Amino acid sequence: MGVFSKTCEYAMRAVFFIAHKTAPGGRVGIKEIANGIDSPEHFLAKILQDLSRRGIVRSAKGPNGGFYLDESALKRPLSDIVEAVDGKGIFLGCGLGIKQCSEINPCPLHHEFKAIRNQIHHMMYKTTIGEFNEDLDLGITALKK
Amino acid sequence: MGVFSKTCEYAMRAVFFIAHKTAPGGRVGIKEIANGIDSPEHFLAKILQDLSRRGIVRSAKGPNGGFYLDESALKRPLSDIVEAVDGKGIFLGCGLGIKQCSEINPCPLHHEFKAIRNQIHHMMYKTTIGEFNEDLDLGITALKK
DNA sequence: GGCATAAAAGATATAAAACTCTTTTGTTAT
DNA sequence: ATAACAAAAGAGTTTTATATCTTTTATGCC
Repeated sequence: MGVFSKTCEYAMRAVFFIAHKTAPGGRVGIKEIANGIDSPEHFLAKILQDLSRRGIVRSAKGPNGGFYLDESALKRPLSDIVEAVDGKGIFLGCGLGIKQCSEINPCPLHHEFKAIRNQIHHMMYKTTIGEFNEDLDLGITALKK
Repeated sequence: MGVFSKTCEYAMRAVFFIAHKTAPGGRVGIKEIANGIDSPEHFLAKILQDLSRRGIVRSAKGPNGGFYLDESALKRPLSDIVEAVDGKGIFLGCGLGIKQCSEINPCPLHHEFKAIRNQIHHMMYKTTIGEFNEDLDLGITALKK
């Protein structure tokens, strides 16, 4: 398994995809998203329902409905998605899984891990949801094979 | 969930504990290890069986038996444990979970993630199993609450 | 209003990870 | 040899993550 849960990976890819597809306005349906990021449709639906409840994506039912983002969402940091799905654990937890690990009661890897956690957090925090649209447009980056 | 699986967290803590407890020689039993790192005994037994098969720890049955390390194990990098338990995925996989993500077909986070993966790998590779014995002795670091 | 569309919600299924219990095998000491 | 010890191995169970299917609700269009 990777750094994030599968759910979180799908979530990030889906939000990137929505940002990309609806950049000019409009909405994009669950089928197109699932296909565009190569994820199971119904499972992704659940994930997006959750992100919608948490205000990270927006949705509209009915004809011409689908998912989209509001202006401010494009400027949000990626860490908002990670925290919504996987929680803050990845940015805060002990590398050895010790609950009471802290500055005053550190595990052997505490300081080394802190540096890594901080780097992950910093990277996810400085990166915004909308900043990859251009590269995706140009085909420089991809969200599936 | 953290960066590593629970299995891997227990494995690392257990190996640290064995290194620490058997530093002067001798062996340490599964009950004492499980207690010392606050992990479920039978589950840890399975993990150590596996580490033993892979040559990371050694074991002896019967009276005065238990787990121990050979000399060379103390100089091994921590990454050996991680790879044995969780595989190399954590050091190599795509942050967004895209199978075909690579230098020539990168995901949006590819380059940022590469830096992080490399840092994790570097940290785990430069760190040896035996290097924390002194701090554990002095009570500066801990393997459970 | 009635119909088509599309997400939300609910219920269920499958797989993997985490954990437990019991039996077997090998070792040591008497 | 046999009794006690301790890990190895085998066979579960429970929990969590992942995935699927069905029904309901909201919306737009005619």
